[in-house]
Amino acid sequence: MKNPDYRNQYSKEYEQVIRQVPLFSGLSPLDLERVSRLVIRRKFRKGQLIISEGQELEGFYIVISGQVKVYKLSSDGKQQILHLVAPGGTFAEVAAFTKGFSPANASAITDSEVFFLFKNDLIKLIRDNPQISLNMLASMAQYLRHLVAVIEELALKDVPARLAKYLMDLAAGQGERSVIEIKLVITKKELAARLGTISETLSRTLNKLKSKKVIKVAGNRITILNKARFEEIAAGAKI
Amino acid sequence: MKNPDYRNQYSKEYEQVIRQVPLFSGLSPLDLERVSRLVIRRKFRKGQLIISEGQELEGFYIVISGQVKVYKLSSDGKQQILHLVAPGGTFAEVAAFTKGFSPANASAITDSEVFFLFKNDLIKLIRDNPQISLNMLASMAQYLRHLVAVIEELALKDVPARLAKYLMDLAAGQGERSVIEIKLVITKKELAARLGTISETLSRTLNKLKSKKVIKVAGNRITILNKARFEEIAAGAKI
DNA sequence: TTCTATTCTTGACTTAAGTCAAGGTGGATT
DNA sequence: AATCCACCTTGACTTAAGTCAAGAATAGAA
Repeated sequence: MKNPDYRNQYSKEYEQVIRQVPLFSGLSPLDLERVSRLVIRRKFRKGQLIISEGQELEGFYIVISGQVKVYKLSSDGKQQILHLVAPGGTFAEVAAFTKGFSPANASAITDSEVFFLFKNDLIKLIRDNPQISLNMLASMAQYLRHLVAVIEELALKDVPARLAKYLMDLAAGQGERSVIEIKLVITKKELAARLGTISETLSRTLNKLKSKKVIKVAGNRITILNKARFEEIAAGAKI
Repeated sequence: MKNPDYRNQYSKEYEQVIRQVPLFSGLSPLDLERVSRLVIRRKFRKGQLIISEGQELEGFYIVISGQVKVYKLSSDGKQQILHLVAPGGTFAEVAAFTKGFSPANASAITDSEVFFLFKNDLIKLIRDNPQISLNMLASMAQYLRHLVAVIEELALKDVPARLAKYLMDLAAGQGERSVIEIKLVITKKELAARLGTISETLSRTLNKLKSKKVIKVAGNRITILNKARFEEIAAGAKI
């Protein structure tokens, strides 16, 4: 991996991918090439651990394909997912800018491909190119917003509201129809962990919504039948 | 406030203050002066609202004196404090790097003095001086760590553990003694809101710890009598 | 296809924490 | 010193969500 020739061999292909990553948007072709020569490609199989909490990190990751979860574990094994990272997204940025250890675990939910960028290389990039630092700041600010939303959900909303909000966010990409079908790309157990609950409670909540004809559930496909009502529930209305 | 002469009048004094702010550490005297000419001083009285959720912001704040809380409110009025900002700390950084609205409220817990920096000025500073962007990234990464810790507490710890962890963090500045006295600078109602609970539950929890001789409570002064036990509780042990 | 192993669901029960209501305490203000 | 008001505490009760255990459904592997 440390052989520069090996990296160069792939740089053209990498450049095409890196061009798509929001973090590197607005960069000149020259800078894109520079970045693409610095990243290292790594592959992880479904379920494989990428980062474990407390580990010291030398850089951060960009997801190229697949799906990665960033999560905490409690002393008795309960899992809280902080972030589901899709292609184009980054994780472990925190490690790149503060000394110290990773605050969370990360693992591949599906077979995944990631790019790794060393923090020293990133810092050099930033020193030479303020645009990258502004992108990075915007990306971190976006992630901050996300974490604030997670805190709001955990502290101020009940499970039905969290579920409804999560599904509404997923549905947001699908336009303005009133009946919306959503396909979960994670297991219900993982969805429960993302919502700060357990699978039994999620199951019961889905059931309650189903019996009120607000949604329809068939395996991993959930159909929102009554969007208006669903929005009320996301905002805190009782089922 | 927009009269440059007015700003200049204070710049020497401001410079002394800004030198102390971690965000601006490592800057040259020239840059420190430049920053000090850009900030605007604002004062807020105890309880006064500084930012309200949804508001559009033109920049971010640095606390100079006093104490500021950043918090969310639920539809039925419950409050969750995200961040207590002490002098030298910043808030609303998110607004400086993403378009859109403030994700939370901020208000002064005590009479407070803050500096305000316009985002356009900050972006100019960053373009000219990568050190500021690295400081800013480090500051945001630090805040991310904090929010991750808050999520961990809310999702994976019970109220006694959250309380113990909070107090241990406060005590961290006080060296290695086994009996530590802590003076709360916020009300117990606010402490409850920070811990994601309500004052009744906090009251009962303090009582339980008191009756087990782990702590002593006298008004806003809490004494940790059994640090070892307290650490176990913070890590999840039952009281 | 059959077998196996997760994942998911359901029921009965427990529990931590919230709600509601009443009373106590202490600091600020006149 | 008396009054006020917000803060805090305590008790009785409710409730949302977790635990435990058993069975059903589903997806992967052989």
